[in-house]
Amino acid sequence: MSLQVFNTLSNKKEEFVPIDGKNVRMYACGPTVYDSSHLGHARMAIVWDVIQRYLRSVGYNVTFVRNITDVDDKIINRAKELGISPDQLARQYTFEYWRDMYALNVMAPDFEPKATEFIAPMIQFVRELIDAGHAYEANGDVYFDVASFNDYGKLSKQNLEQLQSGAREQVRTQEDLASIKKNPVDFALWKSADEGELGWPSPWGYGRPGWHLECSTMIRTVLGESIDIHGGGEDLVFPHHENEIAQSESLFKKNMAKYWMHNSFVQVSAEKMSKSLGNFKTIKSLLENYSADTLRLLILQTHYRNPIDFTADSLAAAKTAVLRLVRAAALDAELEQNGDVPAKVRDAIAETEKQFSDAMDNDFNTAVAISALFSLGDKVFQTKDASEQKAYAAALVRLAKVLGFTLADTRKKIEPETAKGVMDLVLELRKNARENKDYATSDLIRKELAQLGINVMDAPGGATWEKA
RNA sequence: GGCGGCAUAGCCAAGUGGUAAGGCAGAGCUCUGCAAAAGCUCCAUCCCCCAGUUCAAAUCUGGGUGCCGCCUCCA
Repeated sequence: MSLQVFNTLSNKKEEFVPIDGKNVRMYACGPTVYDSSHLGHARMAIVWDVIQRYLRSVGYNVTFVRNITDVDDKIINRAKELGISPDQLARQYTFEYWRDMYALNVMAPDFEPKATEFIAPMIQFVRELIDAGHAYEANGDVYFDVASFNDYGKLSKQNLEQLQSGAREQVRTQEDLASIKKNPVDFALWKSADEGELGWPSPWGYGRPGWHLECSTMIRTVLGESIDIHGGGEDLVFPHHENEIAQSESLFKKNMAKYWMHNSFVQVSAEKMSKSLGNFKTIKSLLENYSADTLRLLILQTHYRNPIDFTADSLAAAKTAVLRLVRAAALDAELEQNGDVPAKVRDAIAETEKQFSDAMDNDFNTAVAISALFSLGDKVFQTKDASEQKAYAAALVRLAKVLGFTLADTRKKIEPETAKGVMDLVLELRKNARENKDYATSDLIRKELAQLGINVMDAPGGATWEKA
């Protein structure tokens, strides 16, 4: 079965055929770095991580670009609140984002452009749009002339009339803009800024680039005028991606992306998890109690285009489930392979691998792919023969890796608090031995502990210990 | 108002024309000094409701009901 992907543009699954043979160019809209990332951002990152991992695993040469938006009103406002500069704030949250991504075992993108590094190409892009008659300057701002682009609305399935009637309602709150723009749906390519505010000089005066512009510009610069996959969260369909299409396609006269893919949201109590609603769990806080694998399983057990309703129960369920996979996978490292793997085992593995790839080929059906992982886990424990167990466990690890699971065995890693409890217990047992005049045992305990690098010191008030 | 999506067991969640994957929770048994792990077995006559198409529908069509997202920053 060939790979099928759901294309937002056509609203149906299509066979995946890259523009350039085995080379796949993909771009995902990354974060605006003005605050900590939450589970919703983790979902987006993990979904795209899995997509690119799978494409690589089936032999594509993937170039994956994920940008960082570090110029934005939200950044500026937040920085003002905190009394620091916007670029300082952006850098701080960029670092935090990287830390979160690393902790989640999300692969680094091949390129990670930042908006601030693309000011000059963005200005150039705007200039070209003006020259081509698709944009106009007004009071130091530059707007995209939506009416000049016939395909406007093709991604979000809206037509211009509908948007205009909708836009008129909102325009009441921004009447100053209504007088400047030719059309209420026209969007800013360049926004003038006051001196002292974050901004750059441009042919139209001091100002900042519009949000949509950076992605069009980065894609053009880094990947080219037409790419294979462009994606992001479903809320980006309109207006963000629609506007990117308008910018890029009106200028280049070719499809910006062949496949548009959008992931659904994480909800809390059937409501969207978002920064504006304040009902979010940060990645950082979740990772304090749950492993990266647990969060990944929670996310990938739901198909990427369906919403996930986040609950404490589902998180706990994922944690238990991961533990089972970890136990099975651990046997890969623990066991030895003796001789050839029997044909029936090889066949069983091949069959499961086929189930896995069939599921992934079906628009990245990770939920079904994961069931293949559990099926391998079952086989590991159902088999008595160590060599066969090893073969199944190795297959499990291999497939799990395609989905980005580490299956890291942390079962023996104990926290300092727990270690302290264990030492208390050991010293209690030693104390009992001493009280029974069983000095052989008490001396043995002290000697063994010393070899482990722990010194036990008897004192009138009882024994204490410290790391040597 | 416009556009789009969702409704499957106690919970999470696949399936989208051929007779209900998987995970969690639960029950029984095996193993076992106890416990945990592991194994075996069981756990939706039925997929929001109604009507229709079909030999056959959770899956298609029409009509309801409920919920959600986008149209304004948002992954």
